[in-house]
Amino acid sequence: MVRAGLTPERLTRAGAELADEVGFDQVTVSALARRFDVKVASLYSHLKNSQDLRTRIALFALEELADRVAAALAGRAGRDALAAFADTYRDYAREHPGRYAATRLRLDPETALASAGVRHAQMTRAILRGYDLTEPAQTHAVRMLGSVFHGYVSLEMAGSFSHTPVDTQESWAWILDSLDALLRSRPRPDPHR
Amino acid sequence: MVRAGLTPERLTRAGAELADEVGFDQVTVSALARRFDVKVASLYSHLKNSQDLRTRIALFALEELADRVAAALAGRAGRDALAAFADTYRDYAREHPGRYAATRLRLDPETALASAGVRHAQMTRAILRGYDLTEPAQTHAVRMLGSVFHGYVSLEMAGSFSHTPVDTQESWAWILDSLDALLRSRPRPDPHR
DNA sequence: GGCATTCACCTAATAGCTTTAGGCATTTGG
DNA sequence: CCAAATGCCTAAAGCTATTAGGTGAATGCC
Repeated sequence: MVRAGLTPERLTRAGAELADEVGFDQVTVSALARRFDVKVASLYSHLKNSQDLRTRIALFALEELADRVAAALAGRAGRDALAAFADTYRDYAREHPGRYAATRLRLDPETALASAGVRHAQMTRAILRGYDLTEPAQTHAVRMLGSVFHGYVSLEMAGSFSHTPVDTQESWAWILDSLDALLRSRPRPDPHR
Repeated sequence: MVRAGLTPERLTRAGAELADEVGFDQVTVSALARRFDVKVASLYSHLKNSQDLRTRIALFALEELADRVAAALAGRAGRDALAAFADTYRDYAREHPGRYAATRLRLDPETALASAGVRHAQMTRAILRGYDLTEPAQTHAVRMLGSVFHGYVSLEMAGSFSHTPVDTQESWAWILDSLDALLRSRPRPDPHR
């Protein structure tokens, strides 16, 4: 009996690839077993269960994306940093749709705290360092940036923009310009609401 | 044999309620049958299959949300309209998380064209009428607004904002103010990229 | 009113995914 | 070199999806 050499790590990686090929929600323990040419039950020595697999893929993708963002951000500030951050996100989603979808998996609080999600938040804040915002505006801005980037990528992936002939690359650039202008405009006062 | 009185409409509505209770991806033909105290196979006279059920729920939710947005938008313009639109979206997601998730279901192009998604796009454009943008900026702005609103709602629902003590209502208002200011700032030139 | 048809729901059966229990063979380490 | 640990397997139960074919109730036509 030739051993397949299964490990949680290899399974996670293969799961990520599978996610990119068939979609994150089609990632199944069975499909993964097939891919290793191994019986389904064998995977349960390495994975707690199906949810565990999905969580591992999510954590893996969060790490990978955080690494890319960190690399892209190195040595940049201001609009440059903003664009680098945003483009990295978008490119990752296009290149690895399944993994990107995985990063949206809802993690339980402790897992989330131990995940690279924390780095993502830190890096988003780091971008704003170039814009001179004070709390709580900085937090508002972090949330806005996260919303725009995630929202755009997610709508673009879902094909929501394909009904209008305007180039999505152009819209992306326009949006980045807008955000940059907005953030540069001033340390804005609190809303009057 | 007492008939349960199943119809596609009742099933869809019950499916939407089920989605709000257990999450859209937990909506299953079996669970729905249980809810009507009927055997699973019976539903297949009214639904093509599981995907059909999900699609119907998505279309239902899109209609419902579009109706609410239309009502909220009536007689408003400018920042008022912007806030009405955004708040309706956000409130709907909070009130009906499962249905909101359903609106994100990827529809095939023809179904999408026949759906209330079209009204959503039209209404987003209508908001911008108060801001004097010309094409292609208007399309860029439509995409940005869609991204921010969807992104914010989706991140907020996922709990991504709950790690920071800043009130999400405050961030929401700040973001609306920012978008309003941005759109009012001018018919912006095309990006230089 | 009686009969045929349609309709609404049912039973039965197949197939796939998930998960647990228990078994045998291979590897490892004292 | 033998014992324990490890890696993968078979078996089995439970749930979901889906199809085929049956039965009784409601409907419509003469």
